Amino acid sequence: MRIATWNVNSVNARLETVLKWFEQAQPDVACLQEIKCVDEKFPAEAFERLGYNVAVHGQKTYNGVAMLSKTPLEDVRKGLPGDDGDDHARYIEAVVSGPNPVRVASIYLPNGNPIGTEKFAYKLAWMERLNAHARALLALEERLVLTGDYNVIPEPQDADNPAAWAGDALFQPETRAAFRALKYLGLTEAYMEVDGAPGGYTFWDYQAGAWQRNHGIRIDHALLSPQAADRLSSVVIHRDVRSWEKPSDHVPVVVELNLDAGPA
DNA sequence: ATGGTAGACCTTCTA
Repeated sequence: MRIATWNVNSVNARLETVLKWFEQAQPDVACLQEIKCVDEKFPAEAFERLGYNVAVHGQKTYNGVAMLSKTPLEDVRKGLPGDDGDDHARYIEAVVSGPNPVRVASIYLPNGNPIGTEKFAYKLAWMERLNAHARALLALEERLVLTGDYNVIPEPQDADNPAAWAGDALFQPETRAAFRALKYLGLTEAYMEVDGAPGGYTFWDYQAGAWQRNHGIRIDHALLSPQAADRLSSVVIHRDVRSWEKPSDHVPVVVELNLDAGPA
């Protein structure tokens, strides 16, 4: 089962590019972030034509997440628990049905810039809520994949020029510690497990020729429960998509699980 | 040291 994550930076502005990638990569499940539209404006029919079931948690102008799956999505949860006053659409979770079901979440973690403001406090609070929810999900002992745009540079080798990110919310000690705390719950970071090579970036800014100079960072991640990590076979960053016409500033990351390998 | 781009949408905000 191929499970993709991709921050598309507006699904409607990017639709042609996104559909082209879907036809090439044929993901079984795809988690999209920054769809930048309300549910009614999500181009569901275009994905349904490709054989996908659609679940959307949208928002006007900003944020918005979606999940697409070849098999029906069950037990859909919209919004991260823990703060009823949080109206950002940054989390959607569902069980991908089938003989070997997998619970999957599409995550758009707050950016948090600039540091020292309420935006950074919101980021850290959101990460604490994600930690609490992940704890609850891990107690289910299911195959679980928490994937998306984490807006976290975990380690210096995950940036082309770490010094340039020293004052950025994505690379603050508190941010990195909160990401490690998630992993300490018992989640496995897929990329580090099967590749882990420095320079595996997933984002290049639109500005200042970041792509041309390979000024990238690795901020799109997949965290796996033990039951899912046990089935992990590959992680592929679709780097070339950044060189396509009218690209997103993020590229897709695809995690493959071998669900038919034996008793689970 | 600064500014550079992209998207939604109404004018500036977010990233």
